[in-house]
Amino acid sequence: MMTNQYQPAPRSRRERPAKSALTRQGIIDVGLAILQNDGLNKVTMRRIAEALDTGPASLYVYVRNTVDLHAQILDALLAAVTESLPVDGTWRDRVKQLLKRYLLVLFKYPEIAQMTLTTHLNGPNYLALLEHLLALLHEGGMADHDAAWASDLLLLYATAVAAEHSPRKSSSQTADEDQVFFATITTVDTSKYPNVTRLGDELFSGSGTERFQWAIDTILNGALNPPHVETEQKNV
Amino acid sequence: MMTNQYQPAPRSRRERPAKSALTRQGIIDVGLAILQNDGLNKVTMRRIAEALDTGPASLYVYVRNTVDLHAQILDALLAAVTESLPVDGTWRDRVKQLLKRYLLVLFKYPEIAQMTLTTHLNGPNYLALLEHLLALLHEGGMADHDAAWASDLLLLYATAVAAEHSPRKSSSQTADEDQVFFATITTVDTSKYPNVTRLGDELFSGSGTERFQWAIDTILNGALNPPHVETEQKNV
DNA sequence: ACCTGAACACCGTTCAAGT
DNA sequence: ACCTGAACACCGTTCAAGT
Repeated sequence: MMTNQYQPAPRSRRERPAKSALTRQGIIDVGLAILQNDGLNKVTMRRIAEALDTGPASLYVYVRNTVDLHAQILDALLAAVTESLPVDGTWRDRVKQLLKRYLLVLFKYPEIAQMTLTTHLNGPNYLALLEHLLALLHEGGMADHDAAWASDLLLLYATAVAAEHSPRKSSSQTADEDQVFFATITTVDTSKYPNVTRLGDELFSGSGTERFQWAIDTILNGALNPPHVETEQKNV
Repeated sequence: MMTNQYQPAPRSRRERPAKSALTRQGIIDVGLAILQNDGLNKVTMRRIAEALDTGPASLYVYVRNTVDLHAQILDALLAAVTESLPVDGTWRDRVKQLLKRYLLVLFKYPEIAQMTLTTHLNGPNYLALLEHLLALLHEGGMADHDAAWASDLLLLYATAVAAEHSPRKSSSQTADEDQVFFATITTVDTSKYPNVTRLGDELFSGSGTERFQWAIDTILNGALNPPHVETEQKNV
């Protein structure tokens, strides 16, 4: 989407809007463009090499393998998460906003969310996100130990939600699957699965946003509640 | 590698212990065997067809596509989760045991965990797991609405933990990545990321089991705490 | 209905050879 | 050091033709 080396005399624009050079940044730029147009599984060595007017072998100077390629692209995407965050509202609201921001980026490129779970993020953008989150939990009075683990849980949850909503390969029946599951749940053997039957409607209640907020509140409240050790199960 | 038409006189057993027929079940059996030996990304149409002494095109009678193939294999794996569950202990302990069981299956075939996030499970084994979990939450006195949403959150969390620990492609540096992240965290710009620096050690404290239990307790306590609506942020 | 061979349109990665 | 052509060893899926 953008040139790195120089602008090639703006005489007659090519159809291809921007040209990328055979550099690490150029490879990532081309990869991002392909990701937006054709999805992650088209972000291949061969496709990128073709866009760069070379053979796939040439990319291996800048990229270890396909996994590494995708990881570098993900890191570039994460830059948008912590840009110009709002500073007003309660800490709790800002936690939700921060995580919603993160979620939105992953939703925009849903196939990337899956990768996020298995690729360990350690780029500056991920660190900035973590920093903001920890600061907010601290502001909310959460103990350090709990805040550290809660931040992990919250980010893992948000990532999982995004991954869950990502299409497994191409497009097709994402909504269909939900309906199939709902149909299964409501048709299920009542005597065999009494609780599933009884809670059938509740399992599907609420909007995505409502459930997201519920989950965050639940985690925050749990982590703010000091006696969350196993000693208080006596109320059963 | 083996014949489909007839058994060649049971004189001397072949090395390959069992033979699979060209049926839905035979395909899944072969798929499971390949999964255990060579990992998920070797569970390909071509490999299965080869093991079944036919061409890849023949599989498309029983399997819609590769995604469907993998989903059916996953469903078969999930059978082990709800077999002969223990019935003693507090409801809280049994929740943990149940989820640990689920986690163990996903850990055993880690590449499958990723799939679990994006493929909607609706097989009988997943329903049985859900049923057990809902019954335990009910036993623990959790309100129906909260129990429904909490079960979702708990299962999503467990799945995400498993997916997180799955190698992204082949094997190699899973532990390395953690060390790289730890190195990054502890080397990070203190003034830019004060909270990350301050909590650096806490972010990596505890064993996997401890963190798993902490997370479950946190979620359970949060969901058992009725006033988890946004109205109680006033304590800031 | 089920099965197949053959083809189409792709992949990642390596390597010897060039510059 | 970087770049390349060519090759190796694979993929998923479709389709016309067979049984």
